[in-house]
Amino acid sequence: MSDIGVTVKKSEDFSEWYTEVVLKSGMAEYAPIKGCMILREQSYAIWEKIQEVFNRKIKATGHRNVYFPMFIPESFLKKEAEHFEGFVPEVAWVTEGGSTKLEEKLAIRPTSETIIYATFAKWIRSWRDLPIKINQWCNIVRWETKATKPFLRTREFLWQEGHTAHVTSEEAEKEVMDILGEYKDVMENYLAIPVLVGVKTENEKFAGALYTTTLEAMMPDGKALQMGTSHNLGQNFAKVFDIKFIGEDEKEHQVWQTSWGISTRLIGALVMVHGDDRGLVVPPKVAPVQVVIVPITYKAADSTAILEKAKEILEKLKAKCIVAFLDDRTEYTPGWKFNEWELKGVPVRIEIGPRDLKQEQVTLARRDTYQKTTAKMDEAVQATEKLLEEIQNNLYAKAKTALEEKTTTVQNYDDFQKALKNKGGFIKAAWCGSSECEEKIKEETGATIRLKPFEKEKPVGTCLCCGKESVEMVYFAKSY
RNA sequence: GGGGCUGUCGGCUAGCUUGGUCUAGGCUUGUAGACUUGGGCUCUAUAGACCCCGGUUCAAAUCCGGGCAGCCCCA
Repeated sequence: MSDIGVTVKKSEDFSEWYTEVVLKSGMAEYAPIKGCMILREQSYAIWEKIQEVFNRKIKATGHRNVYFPMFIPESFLKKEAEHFEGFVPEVAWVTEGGSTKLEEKLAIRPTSETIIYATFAKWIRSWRDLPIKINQWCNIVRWETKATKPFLRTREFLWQEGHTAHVTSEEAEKEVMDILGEYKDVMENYLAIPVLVGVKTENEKFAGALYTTTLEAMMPDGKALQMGTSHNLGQNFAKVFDIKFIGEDEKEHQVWQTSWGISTRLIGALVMVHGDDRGLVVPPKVAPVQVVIVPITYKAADSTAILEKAKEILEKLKAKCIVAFLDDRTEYTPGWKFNEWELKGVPVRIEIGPRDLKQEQVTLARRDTYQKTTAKMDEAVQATEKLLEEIQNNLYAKAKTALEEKTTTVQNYDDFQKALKNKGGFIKAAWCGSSECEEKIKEETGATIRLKPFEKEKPVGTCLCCGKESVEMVYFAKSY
């Protein structure tokens, strides 16, 4: 075993495993700037898949894509006080252009609410201009000072940010929930990552929002990962940016707004959740290559016939819109190729060798279980389609089980600390609703309230921390 | 926010404690060729490195300081 592949087990050294998989599978490369990374072909292709899926969804519901500048004047950022306080610690500033010092320094967008809403104020005059529903795919910068990790925490990352303005509060509320539903679909049905959905606490909400809804996933090391957020901004920004319109009632009103985003962080989650000791495992629906065909040719055997068959199957797969790749490189042995494609996480491998040719069959190997089966040559495409679907479902099912196994319900602080220490994961407990208790638990254990679930349960017992009457069950976890 | 560890060919590493035969060794990879091909074959030839800046010294990969970058732990 050389060092080409992953050298540690996922279960033994998770952190090292993650780094190796991300680098060796061709997903990412460290950039020469601290906390910055290069998204390589493998990961960018997955990002494009996510874009494709999400674009289709939001366009179907009347959203349109735009692009705003990456520079935000300081005065804009300062307008909404809570927003500014929340973001200023990690804003990167441009203070010079060429050799001239700028009169007003420019923030490199940590998020675009302010510059977009300053523009909304110009666009919106009457209720007939509403709703406005726009989205942009862009990079953003948040100047992390330490603890960076590829995909999960980098100073620059890619995301989409949606911004909407509505006539009524109800409409904005609906938008927040609709988007949350679309996010859930992307995560569960495409990335095969189950998520919990709910509302953030006051402490954890987006700076400047009325409330923040969130989707949270569980990683194999017991830490939660925020996968996406959808905010109801209420009229907070409308007030400071003076976004008003004449309503049907001929009176002046302020708009109700939402904003929402998912980022390349999702790719990190995908690596962590599905990867194994051999490397990446990419769910078929977002796999840049879904099927790789490895011909096994011997000098003695009829390699021409084998290659012809391989090409024939390749064409048939393509006709069915399956992304397939024929690895006919002669400089590597089949065994070498098997390992390489497994490292890269391709869901299905089709092998065609002399034995298969003789029996008019192909050998199918699935990435998630390593199981090998054979299929008759003329049923190969059908069998592949079925296998891709099975893998997609199996990955989700496995992740779902893992999530459930990593969720504990506790009734007192002692059990809480034990559970957190022994296995991590989500810990469901009763909470009184006070920020003081939330803060105290965070300081003492490092765990935060990840969400207040939409699916309300009767609180069991009193508040975990203060012992006073509890108002609801919430999910705690350590998080990335 | 606090603490700790690390940096040598593309990758993994030896050398560092005790400065000097280091003209920096090995494995892997790259390139060319031969041979092989159903799970990372084998052989031959060839290419390739002391993170950066400064200091100590006759002499620095090795010691010291700073910077840059990566990693881990704690809150």
